Amino acid sequence: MIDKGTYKDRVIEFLYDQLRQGELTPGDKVLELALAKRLQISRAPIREALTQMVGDGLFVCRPQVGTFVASLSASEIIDAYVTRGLLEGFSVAAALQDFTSADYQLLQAHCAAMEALADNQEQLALIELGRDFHTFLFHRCGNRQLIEYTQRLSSKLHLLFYKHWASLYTPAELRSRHEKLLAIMQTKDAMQVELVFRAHYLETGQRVAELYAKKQQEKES
Amino acid sequence: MIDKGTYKDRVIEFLYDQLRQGELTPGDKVLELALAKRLQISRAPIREALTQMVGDGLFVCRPQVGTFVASLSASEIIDAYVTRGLLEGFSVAAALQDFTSADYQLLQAHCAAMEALADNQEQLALIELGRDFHTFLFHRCGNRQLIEYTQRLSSKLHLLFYKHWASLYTPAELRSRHEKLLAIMQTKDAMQVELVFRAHYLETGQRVAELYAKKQQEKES
DNA sequence: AAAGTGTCGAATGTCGACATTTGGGGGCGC
DNA sequence: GCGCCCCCAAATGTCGACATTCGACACTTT
Repeated sequence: MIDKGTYKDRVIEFLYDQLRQGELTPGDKVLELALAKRLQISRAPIREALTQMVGDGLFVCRPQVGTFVASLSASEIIDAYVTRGLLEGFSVAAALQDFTSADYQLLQAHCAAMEALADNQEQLALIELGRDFHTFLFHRCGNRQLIEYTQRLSSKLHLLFYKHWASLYTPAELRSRHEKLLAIMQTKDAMQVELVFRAHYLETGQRVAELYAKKQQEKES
Repeated sequence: MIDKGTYKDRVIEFLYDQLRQGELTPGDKVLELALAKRLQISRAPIREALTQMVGDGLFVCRPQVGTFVASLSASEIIDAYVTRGLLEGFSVAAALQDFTSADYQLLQAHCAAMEALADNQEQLALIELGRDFHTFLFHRCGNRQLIEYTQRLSSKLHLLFYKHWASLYTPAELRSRHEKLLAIMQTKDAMQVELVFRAHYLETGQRVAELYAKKQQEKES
């Protein structure tokens, strides 16, 4: 059998999938023994995977009680998105001189493709495209520390909230919002780039938090 | 026996101390079995502590080989400090309206105390004071996500490089640099605050990286 | 002598089991 | 009927041992 790395890594992949597929939702408890039986392995690699993902903020751990999928309050959601905007805005601003016109053409095409996919209700592909768009942007800067934090936060938000993304904006909004990012980048005004990216994520965070609060209310009723 | 939390937490504390006391320096390998025997516990809690600290960036893990104290290159050091400046600058700018004149008096006193301690060669106390100064600043903002990242990065830099801090600046420089931060805060100009904090940490990062490179050269010779 | 190869030791990754602690459910008292 | 307390099952934290893998050393080969 080809070795796809250690068991721990496979457990992490499995949990990622569980989150993506909605089989694990915020607040759920992760039963180590059940996971161990299901994956046919012992609890040791599972515990290591969980402690790593706790570090990523995807789970929270209450000692002697258990590990739960992170359940963010409305303000925490906004905080996370604001921080994401801070990090990505700075990343992009720092690499502003490195984006070529070819890059912009590529990114512009992404924006158009987003709108098309949104029109066709291809939500999964749409979300992947949005992810690619932003990943492409913040990976251009050479600051590894910054990229690492941005990547982790991006993952966290993706896994916890991507389900809601499709309903946040209309296809046209989706396109224009991202084209606005490209437009400001092309002015090469670093400070403005930062501010626009921050606003971009702040708005998304507010909408996600709002949607999330509504869903919580429905659950209770 | 009093229960200071789980074994894992105690291992983490122990490793923190090892780093602080210089008994673990960048590049060192952590032998799990040796640690287990020394702490009279099994390897399980030690492995969990290590995976958590790997998440904090204090250690790096090579599968099937071992866990090592993180050894940053010069550019990575600068990257980390730049990111720190970004995070703390934004934190402070976001909480700018919440700082009272009493706060400023307190912080001003800290600056004076720093200079005094530096004059008296009280390096440990000096470092703690500097830490308190910045912790006080970035904890004022209400953004938990931001505080978490800032705190973790602060810890990482503290444990890996605090040894060099005492030789970075003269006592007078130390004071004036921090007073400059306070001065710009009092203007309530959020954008300027961010920029000044970024410059503050960029310069420190450059000096640390320089010092660090020198030390590496000496080691090799 | 340098490069490649094979072997061995040691450290990691993983396992199954035990002890300890928590949270809930049932029973008792008010 | 409501609230408190005790007890127990279940899940976590921890342990010691085994299998597997990597790195170093010595040996062979050119």
